[in-house]
Amino acid sequence: MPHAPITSGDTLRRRGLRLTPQRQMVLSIIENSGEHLSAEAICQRVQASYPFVSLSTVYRTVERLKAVGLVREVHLLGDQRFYESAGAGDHYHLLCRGCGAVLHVDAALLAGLREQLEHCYHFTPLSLDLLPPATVSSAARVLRRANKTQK
Amino acid sequence: MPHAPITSGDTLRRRGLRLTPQRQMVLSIIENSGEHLSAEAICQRVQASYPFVSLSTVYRTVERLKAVGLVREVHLLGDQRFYESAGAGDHYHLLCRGCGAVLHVDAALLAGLREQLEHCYHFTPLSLDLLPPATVSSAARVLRRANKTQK
DNA sequence: TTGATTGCAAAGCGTTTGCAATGAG
DNA sequence: CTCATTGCAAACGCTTTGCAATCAA
Repeated sequence: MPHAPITSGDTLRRRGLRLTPQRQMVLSIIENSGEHLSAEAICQRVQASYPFVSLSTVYRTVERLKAVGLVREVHLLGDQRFYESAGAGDHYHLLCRGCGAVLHVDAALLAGLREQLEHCYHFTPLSLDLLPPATVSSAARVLRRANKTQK
Repeated sequence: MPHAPITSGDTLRRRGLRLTPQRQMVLSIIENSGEHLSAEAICQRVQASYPFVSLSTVYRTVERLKAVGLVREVHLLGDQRFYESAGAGDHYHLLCRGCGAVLHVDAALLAGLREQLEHCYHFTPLSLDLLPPATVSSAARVLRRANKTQK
């Protein structure tokens, strides 16, 4: 057990999850990365200090962490899923489809819109598509390949 | 050539695309369905009146139709891609993650938000994530299975 | 001890692609 | 005739799953 995970064991145990090193490491990586990580990325980062993790475990783990509210799943560009700490506070993602950059916007800015939607449509938005997605999937493919080759 | 496609051949020819029955049918199906269709769904509907279409042709065709601006790709629930006519006018999608229902909202309602984002962040939004996606992927899986079994 | 968790390898799903055959121009 | 387009089957990338081994409690 090389690095001691930063997240306290209680955080996991308190939510009814057994305390395995894999779980602690996965959670720790997600919580200490300010960014959005793919399952692959999580797996690699965990393995860097604790090699005994498989990709399937990462998938199963993020699923459980999502279920207990410690982690959020984010759909950014394309079909791949990304994960971030649920403790990061309410914010929205501004994603540049050209270069893949992600900005965070405070929730306050969109409070007005939420009210309008709720008022006019009785609808509480979770996610909404704001314009014709032009070349999303091709951009995503380009990005994916770029990520592949650069490592 | 069973059913005459509603879309005029010129629409395609004018954009530099060869006029094949497959293409006409795919476009016709998309334009005459008010809803969002998956590649699978498009393929099935086309085959209902014109059996000589393969799924790969549907994928290649929607890609081209997107490229020439006749069709939009929409990311709704989960990882599957859906397609709608680009002639449907500017609108946004309100998606119920519980039941999969989709509402259309006129673009005007969100004009203010776009201005704000552009002003505060120099950002022109195409798509944005409005809240922790809770159980998106599991809901998507449920829906996908429901679609499978119902046919 | 016992059931939750893991790793592996295989399967699954939607999408893409190589290639030879077809058909629009 | 010529090159775009097609169908098929295989490949792909990400995610899920079955199963036996392991390990937290």
